[in-house]
Order: sequence, then C-alpha cells, then structure tokens
Amino acid sequence: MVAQRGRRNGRNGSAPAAKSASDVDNAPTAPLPVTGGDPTTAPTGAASAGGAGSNTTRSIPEAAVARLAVYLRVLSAMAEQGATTVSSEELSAAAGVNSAKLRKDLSYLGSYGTRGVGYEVEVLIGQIERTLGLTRKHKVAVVGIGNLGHALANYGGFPGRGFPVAALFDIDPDLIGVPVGGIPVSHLDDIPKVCVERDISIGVIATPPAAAQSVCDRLVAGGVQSILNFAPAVLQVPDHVEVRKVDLAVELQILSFHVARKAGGEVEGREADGNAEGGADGDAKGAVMS
Amino acid sequence: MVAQRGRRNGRNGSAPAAKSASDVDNAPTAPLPVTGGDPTTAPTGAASAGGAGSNTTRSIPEAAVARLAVYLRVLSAMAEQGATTVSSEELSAAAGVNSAKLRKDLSYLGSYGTRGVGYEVEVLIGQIERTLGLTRKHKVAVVGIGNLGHALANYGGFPGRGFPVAALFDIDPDLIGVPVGGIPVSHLDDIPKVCVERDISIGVIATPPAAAQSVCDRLVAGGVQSILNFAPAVLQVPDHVEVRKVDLAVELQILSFHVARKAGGEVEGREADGNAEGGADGDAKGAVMS
DNA sequence: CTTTGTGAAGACCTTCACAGCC
DNA sequence: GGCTGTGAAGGTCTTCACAAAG
Repeated sequence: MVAQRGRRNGRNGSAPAAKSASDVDNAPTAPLPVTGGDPTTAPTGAASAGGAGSNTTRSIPEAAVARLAVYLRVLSAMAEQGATTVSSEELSAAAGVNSAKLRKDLSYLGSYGTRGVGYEVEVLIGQIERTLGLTRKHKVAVVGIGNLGHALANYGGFPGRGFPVAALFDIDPDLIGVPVGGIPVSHLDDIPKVCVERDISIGVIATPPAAAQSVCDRLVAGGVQSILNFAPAVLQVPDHVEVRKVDLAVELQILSFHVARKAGGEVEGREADGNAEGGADGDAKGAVMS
Repeated sequence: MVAQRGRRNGRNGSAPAAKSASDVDNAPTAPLPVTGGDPTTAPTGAASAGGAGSNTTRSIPEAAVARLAVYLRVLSAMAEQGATTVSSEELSAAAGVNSAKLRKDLSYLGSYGTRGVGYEVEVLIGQIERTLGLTRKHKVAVVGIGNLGHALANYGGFPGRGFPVAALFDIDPDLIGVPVGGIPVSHLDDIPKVCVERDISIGVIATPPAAAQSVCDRLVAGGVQSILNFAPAVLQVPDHVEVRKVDLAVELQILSFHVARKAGGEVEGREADGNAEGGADGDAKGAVMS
C-alpha cells in the first residue's frame, strides 16, 4: 500500500487571505497577511477522524456522499410505490449512474444487500439516512430575505424533511419582525445570539455578495457548523466549518461554455450526433406546479 | 472582492410587492406524488451525468471551467478597483484556490502571463470571457414560476450580464400572460414554439419534480442546448444536451453528513425535539422587534 | 531576483471484471 | 442462474517542484 500523507478530504481551501480593500461593511476583519501564504495547508491534522483508533467507517468520498442523497430520494419514491427490494441495476438506472458505481457507493455503508436478490428498500433507506446524519433534525437559518431568501424560507419546511427553518435574518428594518413562512425575521446583528439560542446547525446565506463574509462570520460566531452559500463571493471560514456554494452565475457560465464549444467547434464534419430533431415527444403529463 | 465601498452593510433589496395572493403556490410539494413516476424506466444507463463521452480533443477539465468563472468574477472586481496586473498568488488567494491550480487552469487558455510580473487583468478577463463563450448573449427561459422561479425571473436580468431572461413558462392559468420581471408568462405547451422563436439557448427548470422530465423534453424539442435543473429529479436527455443540476436537498444532506461526522461517533445526547414532526415548532422566542 | 508554465508524481474517482454467496 | 461486493486497472484532477523567461 501507499503511505499516505495528509489524509483529510480536500475541503475548500482555507489558507488564503482576503486581499484587496475588501470594504466589507463593518468588517472588523483581521489583517490577514496575504504574502507568504503557506502553501502547505497544514491544519491541525486532528479532526480527520481516521487516524486514531479503528474506525468502523472509512471516510466516504465526497462524490459518493452526494450520490447517496440522490439514491435516498429515488428509494423513497420506490418505497412509496410499494417496492420492497431493488437490484443495483434498477436503482442505478433510476438514479442516472452506472451499476458498478452504485454498488461501490453502497458498499461504503457496509454490506446490506443480498446476493442473487438485491437490496431491501427500507433497510437501504435507513442506512443511508443514518450515514448522512438524517436521523436527527438540523435546524436551518436563512440570512437575506430578498427574492431568493424569501423563496427558500417558503420552501415548505425545506426540501425533504429534517431541515426545519428555525430562523430568518435580514437588515431591512421593514422586514424585521415580519413573519415569513411562519418565522419572524430577526436582525443581522442578532445572528450569533439567535443561532445559539435556537441551536442552528446550518446557515444559508442569500445576501448580496458584499455582505456575505460578514454574515458568515456571525454565523460562525453563533456556532453554526455548516454553511450553504448562494452569494457570489468566496468565504473565509475556520477549518471546522464546512461550506458549500451554489453559484447561479457560475452554473450559467459553465453551460455557456458548453454551448460555445458545440457551436464554435463546428469545424469538422461530425459534431452533434446528427439528430437535429429531438422528436418532439408528446408526453404531456399533468404538471402540478404552482 | 471590492464592490462598492462605503456604505455600511449592503442592504438587501427585498422586493416587497410580489406576494399578492399567496405568492405562488408553495404547495409543499406533496411528497412525491405517487404518480406513475415510473422509476423503473431503465433506459440503458448510458449518457446522462458525468462528462463521460469521449473527450478526445484537449478540452478544459470541467472542474477548471467552474473555477474560471470564479476567477472572472474576482478579476472583474479587481479591475473595478483599478488593478491592472495580478500575480497568480494574489488571484488564487482571492479566489480561494492554491496558486499552482490557478496557473494550471489559466494555462488552458494559452500563455497570457508575463514571468516575473503576473497577468494583465484586462487581458485575462477577455480570454476567460472568450473561453466561456461569454462574448455573445445566451437567452434564458425559466420554467415554473413558483417561489424559486419567481426569484430567478426577477434576478435583475440574471446574474452578471449576458444571460437575459427571454421567456417564462408555467401551467397555472392565473399566471399565463402576467408579466414577471417584465416578461409575460407563457403556457408550458408553448415551450417548443416560443423557445425556437426567441432563440433560447439555456432552459432553467424550477418546477416540481413530477413535471421536470416533461418540461425537459419540451425544452429539448425547442432546441435548447443546455439545461439548469433545480427540480429534484433525474433528467433523461439526448447526448447533445448538457444538463447541470442544483439540488438543494442534496446540498443540505451533504452538509448534514459533515455535521454528523464531526459530531463524532456518538454524542447523541441532544436530540431534544421529541415532537413528532408537525413542524411549527413553538419557539416563538422574543427577537421580534418590529 | 520574481513569477509563469508545465512535466511528473500523486491523490482521488470511476470502471471493469470476477470471485463469492444466494 | 442472478446479483452483490471488491481488488485492480484506468482516468481525471491536484499538487509538487523546477526550468525557463523577464
């Protein structure tokens, strides 16, 4: 085997320092030396769990975790339909991945399948929920009740269950105290206090970019461990805080890249696999949307 | 990050108005209507997610493309501040990546740096825009004008420039014809026709999951080449169509996973809320200043 | 000197293919 | 026979470290 050095899953880098005159309103941000950045990200190794003692669970690849969430959704739908068992072939097809990958992903949970038969739906659901930490609720705070924040707060309790929105924040005086989706909006200044009081574990940032870092700092001060950032800004956080970002502009630009690639590269003869017509599929299903 | 200076705390523009009648359904989205979602349809795995395909040509890694978009944003902010050149060290710190990765990413564009000096901001901006295909506009259609779709349609022309929203669709009769963000809402049935007429190149799906595949098929029939999917559903598309998904539930579950992992092997203790879900947790604690 | 650009090494993920159990 | 679980092969992306250029 190979001797591995730093284990630790690559999280988002967290060594860099903000530069420029980040106005950041309020920002009492520390100086943060930019130069001499220590290339070797050497956080206190600790946390990584792995090391000490034997662990029953070896770290699951980040990519696999994301897929587990998808499998869970598909399995729940199947269970509701009455299915009791599934094969890796069926489940993988429904989840849009190939079966080998699915089996590998499930193997991180342990061995819960039956050879020659498949997996028991309920068992699998239970195991994935346990692994993803869904056996307990994670209270969510949404910061920035603008268009997006408003939508998030009204998301009917938030996607799937288990993520109750328990706090809302904004800086607009006209919004403070106004209930949105049943929760009154509090002021940004109260983030630390309210997050501690309500035991918030996940913070969602839906503010303009200029306010994002400041809001992030307050969430961290409030003991929030994970942050979902919708603001187009790079956040600086302590090593123990997990950040995931959803950047609409980036997504669109990636799509733009692919459009350009397809259109621009039309040099050769064969590009799009023919099939210009998609064959309008008349499958009109009842859409139950808003 | 730059951004305007001065001004304490960015104000969150919150568009009050809106609302009106229950601003949009909301419909807690019945937990996956048992509709014949037919999870069993197993179209030979194939295609779908993942680059897969034979990227024979030296194409830029997908991961690098996503970062280029971030660099572009950072560079634009720097340019506004008056910066004319940047070193890989500065830019990488501001973008939250390490400098080697940044240089490697930029090398996909060609050689636009000057050794011993750095990169010229304007030149870099131009090259990234060219590579991402941002030199032309990509018209966007938003389908599903619920909470989220409404927010997207009002996103002020959409993140950054270059992605004008040119069409909106929904199935609700009360919404058809009503202008949102300046564009009147059309019916789902008109997707193919309208997309062709207005030369839409990117479709954004913000409908409930049950309607997603049907909407997707219509977008494809309308010649849309790229789709950004916010619905928690796996989409089946022809090879020449690019799909990216943004799944809120998945993001939260990934964060949940990390929270659980940090909480350690045990520590259950907390749990607290023994209440059955029901939701509305009392917790009407103060903080309601108004 | 400083900083870019890049081969090479390595970490990470995916895919293959088959042994092993039903 | 059918299907899972997994070592090993194969790719992709990241990091290292250094030669080349200014």
